[in-house]
Amino acid sequence: MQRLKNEIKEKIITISIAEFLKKGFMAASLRDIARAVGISTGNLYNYFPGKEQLFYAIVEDVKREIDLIGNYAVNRIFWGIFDSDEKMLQYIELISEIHFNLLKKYGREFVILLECSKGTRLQNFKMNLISRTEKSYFHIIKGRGVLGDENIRKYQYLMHIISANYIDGLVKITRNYKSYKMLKSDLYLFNEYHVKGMVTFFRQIPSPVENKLS
Amino acid sequence: MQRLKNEIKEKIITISIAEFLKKGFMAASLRDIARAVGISTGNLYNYFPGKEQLFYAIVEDVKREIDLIGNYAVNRIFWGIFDSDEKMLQYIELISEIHFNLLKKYGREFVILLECSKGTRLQNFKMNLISRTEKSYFHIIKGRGVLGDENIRKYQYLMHIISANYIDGLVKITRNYKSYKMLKSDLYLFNEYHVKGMVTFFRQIPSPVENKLS
Amino acid sequence: MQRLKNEIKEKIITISIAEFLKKGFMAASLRDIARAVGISTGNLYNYFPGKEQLFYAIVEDVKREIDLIGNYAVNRIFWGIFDSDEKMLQYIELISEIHFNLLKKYGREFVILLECSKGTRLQNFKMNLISRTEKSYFHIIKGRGVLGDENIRKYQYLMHIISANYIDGLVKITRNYKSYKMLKSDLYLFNEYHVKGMVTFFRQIPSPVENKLS
Amino acid sequence: MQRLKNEIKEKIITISIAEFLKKGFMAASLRDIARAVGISTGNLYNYFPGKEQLFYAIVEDVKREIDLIGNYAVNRIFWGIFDSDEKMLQYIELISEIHFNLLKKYGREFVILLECSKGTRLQNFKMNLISRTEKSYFHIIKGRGVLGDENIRKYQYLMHIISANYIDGLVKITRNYKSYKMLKSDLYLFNEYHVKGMVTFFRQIPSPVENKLS
DNA sequence: CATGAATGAGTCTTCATTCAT
DNA sequence: TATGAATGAAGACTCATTCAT
Repeated sequence: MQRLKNEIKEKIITISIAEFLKKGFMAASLRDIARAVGISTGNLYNYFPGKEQLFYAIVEDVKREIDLIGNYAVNRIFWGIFDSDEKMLQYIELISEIHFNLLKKYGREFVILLECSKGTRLQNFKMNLISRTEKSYFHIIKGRGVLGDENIRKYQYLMHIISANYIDGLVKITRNYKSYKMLKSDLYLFNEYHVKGMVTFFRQIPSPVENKLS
Repeated sequence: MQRLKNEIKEKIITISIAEFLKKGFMAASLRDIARAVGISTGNLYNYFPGKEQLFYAIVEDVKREIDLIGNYAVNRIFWGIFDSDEKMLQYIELISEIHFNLLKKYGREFVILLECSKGTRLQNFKMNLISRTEKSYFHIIKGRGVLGDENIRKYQYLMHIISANYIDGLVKITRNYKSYKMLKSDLYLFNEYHVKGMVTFFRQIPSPVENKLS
Repeated sequence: MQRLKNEIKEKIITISIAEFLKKGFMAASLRDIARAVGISTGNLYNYFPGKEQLFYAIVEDVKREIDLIGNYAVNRIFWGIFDSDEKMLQYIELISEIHFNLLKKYGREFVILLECSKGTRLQNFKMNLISRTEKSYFHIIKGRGVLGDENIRKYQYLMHIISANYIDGLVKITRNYKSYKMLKSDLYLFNEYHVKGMVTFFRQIPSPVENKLS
Repeated sequence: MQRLKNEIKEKIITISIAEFLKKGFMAASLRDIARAVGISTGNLYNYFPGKEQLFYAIVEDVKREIDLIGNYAVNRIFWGIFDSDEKMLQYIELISEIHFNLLKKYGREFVILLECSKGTRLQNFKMNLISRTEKSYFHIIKGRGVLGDENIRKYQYLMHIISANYIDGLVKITRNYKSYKMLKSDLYLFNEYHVKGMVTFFRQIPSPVENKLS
């Protein structure tokens, strides 16, 4: 009995993942999911007390992991990306590895949590994640002391957009990858693009040599 | 009971824009819109023949403009961004100006068209726009002849992600700006980030002529 | 002003006739009619106080004429159709002529009244017309005294069905005719079929005097 | 609250039959049906996936049977109706029997299929049935070779009307019968009327040479 | 006369959830 | 556990009719 139950529970999860990915939380229908699983609508409620809880069940693991990464030791290296190209490359390598491990395991759940959660208590998760990322980035840049006070808002907002871009890129790569090798390679390249981009961009920020913004 | 037709028509548009922005096309409900406008659901159909047509009415102008920009003279300069920093800065300036003019006028409509059109005939518009952008970008980079054949897919895909990032950035900036000044400044900075990022990144791609980061 | 009014009134009638014929009373929509006429829905109510009254306006003339024919002198000849072939042919000729004149003038209205009136106060008109026809037919046949008492219901009901057939035939011919010549010819043939059919059929009913088929 | 599924399903069918008969497919309302059954509108969709499918469920059996009869052995005898009175009577008997068996079982469904299907995929079924019947009739009559070429259209159209009359007669008898005995007797008489009518009518078509059925 | 905005009830249909069995 | 019948509210949309202008 217990064996059977888990089998079904996992099938529900699997099929729900597909449905949420395809249609998003609101447009996905429990009826269709139950039908695809091969059980009755009523029975679905023996496994999950409701639509939203089913969503959380799918998404809670990846959410936990992401929250963990937030506090991660990565930061140690991160703070050094401006110091030398070696540190920068080291960071790119490290962050790519971390993302690879996360997304290899929780790719679809990650996408669902970030892109298909409208209508859910977690619909702000992406926003929060972006904020956290943005803060890290901005912190280090501000720390370099090259930003004039009057431009702080401007650059902070830029970091916000770039952080959002960064997250969106991860999502996009995750949605489309065909093999782990491809996933790894694409993640690396993408991280390379953004980290190098940031470093070069903020190295040349107003400094002894005067630059002007239009 | 009888107010001026235009007054109400505009109120419908205004409120629909807010609803579509908040909930997306599918989840937005004509009932709620009508209630918010203060008219009966039936009456709404005296102004727009259906939900989808209401959507198009909101979005058609910005769509037309975007399609126009696609064929724009910008391209002339665009092709030179790798040639000199002057050309690059010129391009940044130009593209920022164009986006500013478009989004100052059609900001919310732009966001709706790109982000809230699922369920609509135009749901692929964003994808197509990204593809167009991606193709432009990739064309010029490939033209530089520095990409080894074995890496073409990788870089093409990177350009795809970056193009998506680029579009998403525009959307995000448009969603949040508080004043035209802020909009202009944010657009410029964002364009600067991405164009410079691309140029530096692809300058240093392993190639006969050795390039350096920064 | 008065001139204008009639022009529109007639256009409403003409287009309503087409709509009622195509869709029937219930499914026809005043909105569509008004649109086709080129006036506003509201204005339609200046000409006719409602959907049903519009229907009556179309149909009242033909209804009156039909009610008149019911009491017509035809009956004199009709009663003789069993007496001689001359009388029978005379009747066929006469009745065809009468129908021709009626339907030439009121063909579409006739069809609407009989076939497209469901939902209307006149929805029973066809039934009543059939009943009247049936009674005439049955009267003369019963008058011949050849029906055994025990079969009366049976033959009365047959006359009912045949009367319905007869009416339906008129409707069908009217719906489809392409020219007056064709209308006349088809009506004659159809009357010939039914009158001859009835005469032969009831001549041979088992009776004191033995009758033969043909 | 939970009654047996079949009990309700049959109640739905029964009441739908009554509604379709009374109002036709389009004007019949699922709300009214559900209310009459004593269930919620939503629940109706647990039994039938839609209005049209409910219609088909009612009508599919009789449709199948009718299509079968079309290819039936009756035709053998049919072709002989002009040869001798015995063959003619035999045919009347046979065809009455067949109709009796069909309509005893599927009377109301037959009427619905033929008369209440406007708005349905099967709305042309009656027309097609008439065409088939008409073709059979006309074939045999033309085969007798007594029709002058110039009259072919006229007689063909007459056969069309008579076929329609024939079908309509069946419908009418079916709508009204009170007992199987009455149904049988009325069908026989009606068939007798039409077959004899046709035979006499086309025997006496003016023709120089006496013709035989090929 | 004419307009067309406005209404309210009605159309079919879908859905998450509950509950008797 | 499992079923699937049942519900009620919501979805988009239509329509005859009224009425201020």
